[in-house]
Amino acid sequence: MRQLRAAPLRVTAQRIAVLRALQRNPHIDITSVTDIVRSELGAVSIQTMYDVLAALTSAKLVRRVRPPGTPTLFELDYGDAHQHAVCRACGIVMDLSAPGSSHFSELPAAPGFVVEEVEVTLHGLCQECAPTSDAEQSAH
Amino acid sequence: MRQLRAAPLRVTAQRIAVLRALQRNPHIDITSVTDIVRSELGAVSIQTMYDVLAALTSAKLVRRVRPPGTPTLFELDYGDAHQHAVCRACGIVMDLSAPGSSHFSELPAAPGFVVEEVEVTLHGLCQECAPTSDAEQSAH
DNA sequence: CTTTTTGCAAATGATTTGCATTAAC
DNA sequence: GTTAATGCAAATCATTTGCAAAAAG
Repeated sequence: MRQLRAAPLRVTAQRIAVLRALQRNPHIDITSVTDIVRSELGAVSIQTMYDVLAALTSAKLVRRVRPPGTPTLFELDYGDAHQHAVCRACGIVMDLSAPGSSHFSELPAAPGFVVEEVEVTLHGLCQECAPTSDAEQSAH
Repeated sequence: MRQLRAAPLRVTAQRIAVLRALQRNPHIDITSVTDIVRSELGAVSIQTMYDVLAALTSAKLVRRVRPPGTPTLFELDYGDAHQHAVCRACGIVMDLSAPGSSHFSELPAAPGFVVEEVEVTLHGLCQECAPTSDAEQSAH
């Protein structure tokens, strides 16, 4: 896995499995990662999942997301701006296509603050949970 | 306390003390809230602090902030947009004056997503921790 | 006096630490 | 072979739950 070699991190089955799990599941918590990895590799310890995710996070291959009220979620870090929509009803986290991270470079930071990353999170209701969406009137 | 009556929540010494603590400390975790309240009121249980903060959060008087790597922080909710700058070195959280929350209403949410709140967080280094700021060259 | 809030104990869940074993390089 | 990663146990920290006692309205 070139991403691991480039980090540089040792290439292990666990790390590959974690990256694959995150490729297929955009935003999952550590329990889900562990379940998926176990279904692929057999027994792995939860501590190893913490370790793997910490290593991948330090290497900027993975990013932590912490919406209120849920455990930490993990996602692949493609180097783009963090832009998420979080549903307050079902907790689902969706990525936004990020056309205008340039919008935010104009943001007035505190004096002297060096901005490295901008994170934008929309809170609200997803299509499934929004009561007034008439496209959903029947489905719910 | 009018804010509590308007909520409507019962006015208790603990709730007043928590609100006062948050007035004076823009972003603190529950341990710090507890310490401050105890210095004012004497013994209060940590569970009461959880309960008080949950009640105030539901009543929209207080808001939770969860920067990565730290326990949940609390701040007074003035009804304005969430805009924070978080220092990755020292963890300090600063409020940004929010002139352009209008910028974000144009953001493309996922289809059908009903946006209720927009949260913008800048990650980077604060003035104290930024190495290259020449205003800081001597102070550090 | 009725209902809400607090205090406490205990359970649960998330995360970290330390060290021996194993695997990658 | 060396060094880094994993597995495991135990500790720690954050948070929730349930119920009895106390306080607010």
